[in-house]
Amino acid sequence: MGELIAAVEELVRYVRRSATTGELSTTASAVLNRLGREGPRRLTELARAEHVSQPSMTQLITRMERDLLVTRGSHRTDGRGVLVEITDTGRTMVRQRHTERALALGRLIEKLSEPEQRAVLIALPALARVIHGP
Amino acid sequence: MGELIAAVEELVRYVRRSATTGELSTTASAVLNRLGREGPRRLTELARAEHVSQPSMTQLITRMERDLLVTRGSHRTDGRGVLVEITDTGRTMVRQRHTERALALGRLIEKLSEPEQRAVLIALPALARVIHGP
DNA sequence: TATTGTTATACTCTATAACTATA
DNA sequence: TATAGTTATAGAGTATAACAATA
Repeated sequence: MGELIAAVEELVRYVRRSATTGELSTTASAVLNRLGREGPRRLTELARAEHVSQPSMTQLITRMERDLLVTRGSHRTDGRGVLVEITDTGRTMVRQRHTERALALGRLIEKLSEPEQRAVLIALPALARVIHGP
Repeated sequence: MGELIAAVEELVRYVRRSATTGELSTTASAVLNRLGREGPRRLTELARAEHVSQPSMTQLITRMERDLLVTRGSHRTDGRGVLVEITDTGRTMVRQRHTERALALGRLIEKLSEPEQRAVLIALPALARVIHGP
């Protein structure tokens, strides 16, 4: 088990270093992916979904707006609300980072033996499933 | 490949949340593990090994010293040098965090089918090997 | 009164530049 | 002159508490 933990940590560090475009933080990256995938979202929704406080999300969105990755719009029916939307610049960055990660993981996988590659294709999706799943 | 990337990201986020004792940062945790494994090390060595700047390591060690996790000692032969050493408190924290991660990963793995478990035991060490590898 | 979002403040973690002390 | 380490300063990212505006 000790060896497995070490392996996971290696993998974590490797992945964290592989997507460098835009130098987005983990949370910023997750927010941008979410906005690209699900469309405009309220600030509070984003804070809850990414497990950060509302003020933290306010500040993150302020920085991301300054960097032209997202825009703040007003909510149609709730005067208190803010709708955060991804920009074209943001979409481009999401695509670039996705490509970078895919390349990095691809380079890793092609160094493995055939049986190891098959094991990876089974192991990683299975782990993701049980992390998410009930 | 898209699914694999998503899987790795799930795993990364899961692991990052699993070891909570002491609320150590990634770098602090890596430094503490290293000092426990390899014995006292110079500040510059630690900075290089963890890919952070020397001033960042100075500040991290200052905070860790304040929290009684490490001590600063002087180098025997080099008057400029500092030797950082883990304390008993630090060792205890390393053990606790290791146990937490092992439990978290164990809980995950026991939800997998037998073939999936075998795949994980092959895939993760293989990935770690090629990340490190030549 | 409850919710949404912002502002104020503080701490961690990171960096670069400038400095001190020793080799 | 080069290396080891610290200090000064700044910015990202996080939190809690206090606040304003709207529901």
